[in-house]
Amino acid sequence: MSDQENIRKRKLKLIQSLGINPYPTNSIKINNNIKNILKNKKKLINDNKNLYIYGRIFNIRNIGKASFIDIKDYSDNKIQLYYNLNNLSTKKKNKKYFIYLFKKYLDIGDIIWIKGLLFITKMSEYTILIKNIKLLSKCLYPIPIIKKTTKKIYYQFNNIDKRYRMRYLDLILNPKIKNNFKIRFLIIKYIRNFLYKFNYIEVDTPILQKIPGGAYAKPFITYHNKFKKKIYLRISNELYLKKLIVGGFKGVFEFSRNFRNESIDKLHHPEFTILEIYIINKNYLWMMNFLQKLLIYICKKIFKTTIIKINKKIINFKKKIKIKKFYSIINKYSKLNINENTSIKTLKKICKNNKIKIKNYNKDKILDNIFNFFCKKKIKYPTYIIDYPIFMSPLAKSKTNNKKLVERFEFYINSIEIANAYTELNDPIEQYKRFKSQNKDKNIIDQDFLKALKIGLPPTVGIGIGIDRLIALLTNNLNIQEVIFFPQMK
RNA sequence: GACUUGGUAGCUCAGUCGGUAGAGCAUUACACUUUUAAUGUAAGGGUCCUGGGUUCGAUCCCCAGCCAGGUCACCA
Repeated sequence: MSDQENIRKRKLKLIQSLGINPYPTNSIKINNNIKNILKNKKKLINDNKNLYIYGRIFNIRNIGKASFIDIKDYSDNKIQLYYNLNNLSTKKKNKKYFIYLFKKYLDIGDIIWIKGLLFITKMSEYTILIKNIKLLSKCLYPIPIIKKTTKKIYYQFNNIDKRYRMRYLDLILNPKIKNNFKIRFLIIKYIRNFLYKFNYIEVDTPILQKIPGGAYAKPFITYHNKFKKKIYLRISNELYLKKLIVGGFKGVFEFSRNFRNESIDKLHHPEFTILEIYIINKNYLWMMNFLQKLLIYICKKIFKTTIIKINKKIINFKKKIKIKKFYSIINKYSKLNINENTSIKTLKKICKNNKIKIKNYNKDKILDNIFNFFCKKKIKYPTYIIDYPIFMSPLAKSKTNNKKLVERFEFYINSIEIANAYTELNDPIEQYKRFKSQNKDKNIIDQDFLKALKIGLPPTVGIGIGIDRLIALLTNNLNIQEVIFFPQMK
C-alpha cells in the first residue's frame, strides 16, 4: 500500500474521532445539480435561496483561512465552492471543527454534500458560499490528478491498460469517455424505440446452447453437471430467433451478447453485442431501406442531424447508400476477372500471386480473404455489398435469377462490417444440403432447427447489426473497447 | 499465434554511451481571508515489471517470462 493510501486511512480515523461518520447512511436533501445551477445562475443569484448539492472533490485551494473547492456531480459539470470562517457558525467549537475538516481531512476524491448560496467572486466566477458541509464518502485511494485549462492539458489519466482495468476511475476522470457510454445507452434506447413502433417484440433466447450454431467461430465451452454434457456459450442466436418466427411472430429482435473464443483487437471482443432482427414477409431489399431508416432515426434523435464525422470523413446517412456487387467490387479494385463460377484452383493462384495467406481454407474463406485484401480498406463511405456467392452464405436464400448467388447484403462504413442481412433460406431440404456440405459431422448439424424449418418458416428477412462497432463509429472511436465498459483483460 | 514498441514515484513522463535515479502535479509541514494549473518555503516518497546471464558492478547490454499497446493472422 502506498504512503498516500496510509495517510488517507489515518485521516479516516481522525474524522471518526471527531464524531463524523465518513460513510453516512442517511438520505440527503438535494435540490439541484451543478449543470442546472450553471444554466440558471443569474436567476439563482437573484433568488438567494439555499442550494443543496453533492459532488466529488477535484481540487482544493487553501488560501489562509479561506478555501476554494472544486466539485463535480453526476451532471459532469464543475462548480467552485468557497468558504471562509466568517460564513460559518460563530460557535468556536464549530470553527475548530470546520478548520480540521477543510484544511486537514478533506481530500481530492472525497464526496461531499453542501448547503450554500450562489455568488460571484471578484474573478467573476460563479461560486457557492458554503453554509454547511457533510462528508458523504471518504476517498481512500488517491485518484490521479487531472489539471487542465481550456487550452492545454497538463496532467491526465490516459494509460489504456489502467483505464480499462479501473474503468470507474476512467469514468471519473475522463468526461469524454463517460459521454461515449451515455451515447451507447441512447443508441440502444432509440433502436428499441424504433423497433417498438413496428410492434416487433423483444425476446430472450438461450445463451447456453447444446450446439453452438448460426455462425462459424470457436465457442467457449462449459459443462452441465446434471446433463453430464458439454454446453456452449452461444456464438450466435440466429437459429433460435428463426424458430420463434416459425412459432408465429411477425417480427422479433434481441440484443444478443455473443461469445467467441477468439483473440481481441480493435473490432473484436470475446463477448460482444449483436442486434438480430427477423421480420416476416420481407426480403433483403426491404431490409436495406429499413436499416437506413433506423440509422437516420437514431442519429436525428441523438445528434439532431444525420451528418456524422467518422474518422475524418463526413457521412450523411440521408444520402442514398451505395450498392456494390461482391464480384464487381473485387474485380474493380483487383483488376481481376472472377465470378461465382471461378474455380477454387484459380482463387488459390490469385492468393499466391498476391501473398494472401490462406492455409487450408475452404473456398468461402479464400474468397473472403480476397475481398478483404483488395476491397475492405477502400470502402470508406456507407456501402451495401450484395450478390454474395451461395457457398459463403449457408443460411441465405438464393436469388431466383441466379441460384449461385444469394439475397444478401453486408453493410460497411469506414472499412468496418457493421451489419449482415439476408432473405432467410426457408427450404428445409436445401438447408440440410447446405449444412451437410459444410459439416461432414452430422452431430454439429442442428436437427432441431431443421425440424422447425420443416414445420415451415414464412418468407423472412433477418439482419445482425454489430452494436459495439456501430457505437464505436457513431462516437468516432477506432476501438470497440472504448465503448465496452469492462473489456476483457488478461 | 507471429512480428514490433513499451513497463522508472500515486499520476504523466524524463534519464543514466553500465557506477542503484530525476521533474511537474499529488502527498506531508509551515505561511497566506477571492483563488481557479493558486502562490512561497521545506520535507517524505522508488525491488527502475519478474527471473536468469555477461560484468568488479545491471534500471540500462544479452536470454527467458509476465503485462499492455500497435500491425498481421483467426473471428463480426
